[in-house]
Amino acid sequence: MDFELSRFSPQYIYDGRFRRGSKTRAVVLARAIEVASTEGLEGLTIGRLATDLGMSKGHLTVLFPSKEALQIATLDAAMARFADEVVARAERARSSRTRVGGLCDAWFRYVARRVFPGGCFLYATANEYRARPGAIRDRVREHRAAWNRCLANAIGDGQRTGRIRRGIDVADLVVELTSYQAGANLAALLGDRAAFRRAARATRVRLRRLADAGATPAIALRRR
Amino acid sequence: MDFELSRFSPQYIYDGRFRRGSKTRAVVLARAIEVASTEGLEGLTIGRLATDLGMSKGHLTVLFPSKEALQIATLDAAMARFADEVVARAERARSSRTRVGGLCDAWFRYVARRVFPGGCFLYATANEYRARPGAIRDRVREHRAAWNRCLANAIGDGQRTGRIRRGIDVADLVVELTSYQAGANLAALLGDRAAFRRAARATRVRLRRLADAGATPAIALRRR
DNA sequence: GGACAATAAGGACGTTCGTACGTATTGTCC
DNA sequence: GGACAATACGTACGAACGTCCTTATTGTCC
Repeated sequence: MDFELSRFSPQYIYDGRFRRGSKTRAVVLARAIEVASTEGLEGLTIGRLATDLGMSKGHLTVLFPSKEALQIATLDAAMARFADEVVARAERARSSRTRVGGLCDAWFRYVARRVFPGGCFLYATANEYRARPGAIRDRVREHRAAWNRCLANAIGDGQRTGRIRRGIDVADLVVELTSYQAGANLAALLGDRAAFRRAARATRVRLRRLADAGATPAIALRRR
Repeated sequence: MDFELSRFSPQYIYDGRFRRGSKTRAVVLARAIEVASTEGLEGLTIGRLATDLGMSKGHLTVLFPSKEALQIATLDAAMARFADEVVARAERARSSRTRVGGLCDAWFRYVARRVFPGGCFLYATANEYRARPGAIRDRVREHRAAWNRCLANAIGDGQRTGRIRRGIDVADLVVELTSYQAGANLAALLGDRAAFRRAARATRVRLRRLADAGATPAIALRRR
């Protein structure tokens, strides 16, 4: 899969260090994702998590040595889910004419489906830690960079196969697409469905125009 | 000024109710904005605010009856500042050929200047409360709606004066512009200056295209 | 089967949270 | 100038925070 950070999933980080695989950690993280999605990684508390799961608070500090470790593990687990629900799905579906279009489609569906109750986990945490230096912010930036690279690679593929015009600036396009996502995520969660649909449409229009004007897509060649 | 919510500033809300005008409240809110900009309105605590300002904690609870009241007052104060630093400045500068262009220019400068250390206060709080129902979220939505309307009105003006093509969907354009802002805000705060510049450029390109293709701008008429 | 480490629970720690209460002091209006 | 309300401080409260410690129990490897 073209989303490198998924191998940094908590299963990799933690379970590689211990002999006995931990389903408990997975259970904890599943709940942690649920909470952090709406309350933020900072709103995630060990005490609440313990009572929610009927666990002792002390045990949680053993599973995750510090709160920051828990937060990063939660972020990683959520992004592993992201890789499944967006990148892998787009790869399977192949609904769109271009790979980047499929990725964007999958992203909008992932938000509409409310895979996470608080919308896109990446945009949520990116906003939460945008101005708070530290390990979590660094990690968020890595995930963000991975998603940007994922889109850029897909665009590059389209250019190689001739479905996307070669002249365009890939980085510009990535910024535009991720901006529509940032706007759409906010709109969806604030209950502005119209704005969400408009952002999704703007994405499709933007990508279609790239193909029509100057590119030599397979479908156009066939029609001649 | 074309930004209706500025009259809901804390001066209006609080000082209208009391005989003695409170400069102390203004001092408190100035610091509260500073803190909440990076830590979030939820990260704002009365205890920290009191020690920062050399005040008693008890007194703060008199100035603002509850924490939520303090949070909303802080949001309103920040948005009053937003009205000054973006809307009013754009009105004075008249740098761009269209009013909406001036507003967007002013917005990008406002983020680049770091009027608030945590970037645009509106996008920050909108993201923070996107999934937390309550009075604060309702307030955020009002401010967001005001900003959207402000942009929409400016676009409408451009259409009336012939500087912006009449055929375009105003709501679509507003979504695109605010999306670029959401993306740019995130990029700027995460240290991705290139992405910030690209979003600013995308905004200008988008607006220029609207004028060139089909509109009959004054400058074009003069050249004939 | 003995050694060892992960799993699990529970309690105590010092701190900070938001709120409430009591008591002065200050400023303004009649 | 007396009444009243806003201003200001200090203390105390219960709850929740993250962390640390001790104590069993369970599972796995040599």
